[in-house]
Amino acid sequence: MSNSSNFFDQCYEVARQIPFGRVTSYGAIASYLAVPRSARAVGYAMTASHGKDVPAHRVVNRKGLLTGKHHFQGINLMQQLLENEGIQVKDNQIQNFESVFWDPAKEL
DNA sequence: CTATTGACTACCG
DNA sequence: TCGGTAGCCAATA
Repeated sequence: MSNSSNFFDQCYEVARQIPFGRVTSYGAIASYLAVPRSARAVGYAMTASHGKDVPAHRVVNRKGLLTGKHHFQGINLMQQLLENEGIQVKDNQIQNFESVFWDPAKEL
């Protein structure tokens, strides 16, 4: 059953709508869900996104820093996935972050 | 119900 | 400019 009323599924749906080669922040997703204070909860949802079709590697913090890379299988897996989409990452920091940043509240 | 943890964000020195 | 602290929400024990 699709109990999409949960906070988790809400985050998953938004994350899935992130276009290829773009990234967003936890606060942006939370803001789109009308709960800008729940940025941490969004990250918590991403932790449980394993096994789902959620491109969690496209979700970073508001500074463009790969804070959640440790949760992936490899230490550099998240960075590799981003670079695979044409996103340049340097020292866990996304280059041209605002250029690849995708705001669901504006684009969606 | 209270306490602790965490892939966050904003403010302050 | 940079590092540390506080506030916030959701889940777990």
